[in-house]
Amino acid sequence: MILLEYILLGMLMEGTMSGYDLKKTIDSTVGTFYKASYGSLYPALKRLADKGMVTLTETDNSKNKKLYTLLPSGRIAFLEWLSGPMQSGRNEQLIRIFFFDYLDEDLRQKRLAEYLFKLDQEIHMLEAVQSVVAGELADIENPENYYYRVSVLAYGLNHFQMERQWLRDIMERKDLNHVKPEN
Amino acid sequence: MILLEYILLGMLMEGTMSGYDLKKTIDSTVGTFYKASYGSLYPALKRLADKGMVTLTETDNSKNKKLYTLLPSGRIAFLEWLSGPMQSGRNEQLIRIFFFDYLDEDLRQKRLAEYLFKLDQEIHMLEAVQSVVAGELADIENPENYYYRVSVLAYGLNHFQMERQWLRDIMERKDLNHVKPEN
DNA sequence: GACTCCATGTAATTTGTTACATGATTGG
DNA sequence: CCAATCATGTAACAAATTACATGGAGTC
Repeated sequence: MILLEYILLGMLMEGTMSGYDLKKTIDSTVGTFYKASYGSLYPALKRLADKGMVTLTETDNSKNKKLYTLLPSGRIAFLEWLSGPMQSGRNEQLIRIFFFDYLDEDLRQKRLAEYLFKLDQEIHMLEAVQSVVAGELADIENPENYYYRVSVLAYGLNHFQMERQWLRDIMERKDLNHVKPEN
Repeated sequence: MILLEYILLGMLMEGTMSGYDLKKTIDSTVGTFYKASYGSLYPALKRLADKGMVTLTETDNSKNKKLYTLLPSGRIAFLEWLSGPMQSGRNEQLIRIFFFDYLDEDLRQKRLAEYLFKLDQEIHMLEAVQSVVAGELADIENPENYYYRVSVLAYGLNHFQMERQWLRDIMERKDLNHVKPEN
């Protein structure tokens, strides 16, 4: 089971969809972190069907459109993946959080706390690196020749700090609607 | 020529290194955005050697250590890649900026401005999506059941805004050393 | 009639990961 | 002497991208 398969199962939790619609849904939700091409999506759907996790219904309205529906086995596999500990790649965590509305509050808070812990570790590591680099730069004659190298370190730190703040906000279930629909 | 090959050439701009040291250097600099495993690194170095972009020198100090040195052809290929327009994957941009100390100021500002433009576009798109979603949420009975889905949208926006601020800072060549080595 | 969107899929090629295999050197 | 780090590489496997191939439906 690869990540895409879990994403497909998760999207099908909302209801029956075609492969085409699944791609559009993925693009418009987690598209910023995850790209799904048809070349990977259709084979993944086929694998899920082979495993008995989804059924496909051929619609007879003159197109060869196929609708995919989640089966109990697929639902179980999805929820098991969703409940698992924070461990895998960065993007996978984000995608899992996207589906956290399906997870109960206890486990949710536990997983988010684990993530926060990991983030703190990474921030401390990067701060240590930055500290070392700052020391090295002080010793050389032309530190301005390393401006962009150093800036990329700063980028990493900014990124993790942003992520940390965001995590803290959602752990408190803060209101995210600072956005007013333009009038 | 794949991304890793350009990264290797770029790292060799600083001087001769072994494959092992190249991996360590990559991990400790652009490691946050790019992972290089030996299974991809050594074959990449071999390809670069076959293309005549690097030479390998066997050191005879009783190890089978090999040192790689950048050749003029490799330097040209690297600088050409570095000069190219902003187009490819997100991470590739960041890695290029890491090497921007090797680019002249005119081209540098041009590329950074292109990147900023692209970022603004993405921010506008995400804001539009968020606006649509906010409207949809207002119409449904239980909007709190979509909290995490919405939070991931907010994450994307936060990310791009952070990136935008960072870009503006380095375009002005602001001082990035807000960091004091701990005392 | 042309263009865009809907809709599905395959195949070649490229690419990367993982595990394996080997062995020297250094520091405690 | 034992563990960690240095050091290089291959092979099997898994995976994704890209291009290709096809065709219906709606709309300007």
